[in-house]
Amino acid sequence: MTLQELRYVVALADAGHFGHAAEACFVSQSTLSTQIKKLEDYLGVALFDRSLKTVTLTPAGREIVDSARHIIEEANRICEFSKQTRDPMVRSVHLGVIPTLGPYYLPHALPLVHEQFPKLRLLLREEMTPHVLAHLNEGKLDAGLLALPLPDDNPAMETVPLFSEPFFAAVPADHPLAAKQEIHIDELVHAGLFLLEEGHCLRKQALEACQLEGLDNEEIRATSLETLRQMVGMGLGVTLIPALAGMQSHDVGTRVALRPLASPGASRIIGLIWRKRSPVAPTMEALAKFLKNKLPPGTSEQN
Amino acid sequence: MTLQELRYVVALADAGHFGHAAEACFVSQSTLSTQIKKLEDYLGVALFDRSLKTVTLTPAGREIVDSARHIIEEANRICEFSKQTRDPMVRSVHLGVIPTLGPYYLPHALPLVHEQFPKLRLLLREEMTPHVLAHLNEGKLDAGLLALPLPDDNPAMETVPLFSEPFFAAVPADHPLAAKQEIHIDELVHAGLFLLEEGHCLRKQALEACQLEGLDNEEIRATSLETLRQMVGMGLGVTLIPALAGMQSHDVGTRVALRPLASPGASRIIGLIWRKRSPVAPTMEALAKFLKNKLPPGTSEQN
DNA sequence: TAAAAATACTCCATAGGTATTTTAT
DNA sequence: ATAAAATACCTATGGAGTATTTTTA
Repeated sequence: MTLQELRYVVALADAGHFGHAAEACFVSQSTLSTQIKKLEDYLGVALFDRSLKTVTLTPAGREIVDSARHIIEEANRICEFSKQTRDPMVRSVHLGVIPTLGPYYLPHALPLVHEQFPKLRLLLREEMTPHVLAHLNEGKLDAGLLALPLPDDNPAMETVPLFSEPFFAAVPADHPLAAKQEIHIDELVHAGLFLLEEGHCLRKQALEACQLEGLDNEEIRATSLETLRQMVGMGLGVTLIPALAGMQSHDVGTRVALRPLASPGASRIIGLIWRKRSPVAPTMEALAKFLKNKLPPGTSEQN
Repeated sequence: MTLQELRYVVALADAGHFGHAAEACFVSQSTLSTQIKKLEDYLGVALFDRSLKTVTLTPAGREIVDSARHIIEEANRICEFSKQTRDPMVRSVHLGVIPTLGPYYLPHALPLVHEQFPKLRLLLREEMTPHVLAHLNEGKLDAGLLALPLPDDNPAMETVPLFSEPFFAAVPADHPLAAKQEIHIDELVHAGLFLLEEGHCLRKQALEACQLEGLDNEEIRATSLETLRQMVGMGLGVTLIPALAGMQSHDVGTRVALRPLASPGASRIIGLIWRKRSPVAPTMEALAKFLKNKLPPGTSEQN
């Protein structure tokens, strides 16, 4: 039994005439005749009564045409649905975002994305890098927005850098360092540098970016960038803050001063990641390309 | 899009594994792979996510597999229904029967038919020959049970004789003719032969069977065999009655005597008729064959 | 005679097979 | 190294065509 055969049967039931039905199906009369007969033979049931002036359905044929109509209707629904889904930018994407980036980058990025791809539903989830990677592997996430490079280079994953985000020194507003135009790493270390707790990739990135291997003050750590900033404001020490998070603190508090670092290239790379052969791949490629062209202020492009 | 492709998609959705799904469909893994891919290309939508350990449905795939399941279910219903309908003796047949035969033959035939073909539903309709033929042509009847030969020899119709039904003379019990073993036609005519009214084929058949061309007493006619018999019983004249109708009168009334006719072959042929290429043809052929082997008493076979 | 459906015959697209390569574990 | 899926290539079935015959009105 074929979908096509069923279409022919329905057409013939509607037309009551082999020639007209064939025309409606854009095939020759002979093709229609043959296919109808084939289906009748296959089913072992006469569907049409050809002995009357006009070709008529048998009682059995009536039943079967009813079913055939449902089938064809449902098949058309599949085609219709597919046509709507065909655009890679019309779909949902479960996106994991690291906490040191999401609150600062997404307010910039999401409106632009929504304007460009209105049918793209980004279902966001704020998670630290290892969880993003694990959930990606499990299929609980479709893609991740995080800092590169990643610890283990998974060949099944596609990673695309979006931009480079420099680190800034964050010092108390009344601290002597706040008077300088730019600050050296060792000045920060002397002033009591502390960072986020383990687990946040930001910690490692900051250390690497400044070519440090570790810190003395292992006791003082914060659990979020906001806490970190609060602690600096209270004069507990100094820290490194990524540019995007820093931008926002201008408005919020004046008790913390942000200064560029003297050391060049003290920055982290922000990128997208997804499973190479995942169905979201086309979506993510387009999204990455778009985002690379919409750098948030304070960042620079990265290939 | 093919039914087979949809079956493969459903199988793969269930198995989550190309090899296992292929096995379940009794095809090679390569065939399944190719066909799935073909459907995905046709729809322009990825149905499966092959980037995870176990092959998983995409959101779009889930929707489409749902529809595919319905389609396959309905297709199976068609096959199932056909399997039940395949037997030509499992169906309804609209059968037209002439009034001078139905009440006398069917009580004999129907129980036998029902015993042999329990699933055969004979939907009976008592009509005179011209109406049976007209309704056959219009498709309102599937077949007819009537007397042969027919006035116009329609080549689209198949007619099969079942048996030959002799005519009997019916005379009042106290009539002189009742004393004879068998009666000659001319004796009957002299005694005042009258018949059924026009419209009933029986009239013409009786005249032909007795090689008569007409009757004098055009005023006296009956509208049914029962009336006819009543009229004979009242001494209004004599008549011809077909054997099967006569058999029953033995029990009913004793005021009418039945006697065989001297003229040989004074009989009518009872047969079945249906449209040659109608779907009931196989049913009717089998039915005719069966009935020819179950002659009612008082009749003889006829080829 | 004309029109409709069935049939005969041909062609080529493709479902399905085997063998192999690529990819992931 | 193993297993799974994709790919390459081949074959044969059968869908669709044209031309013709059969059948019915």
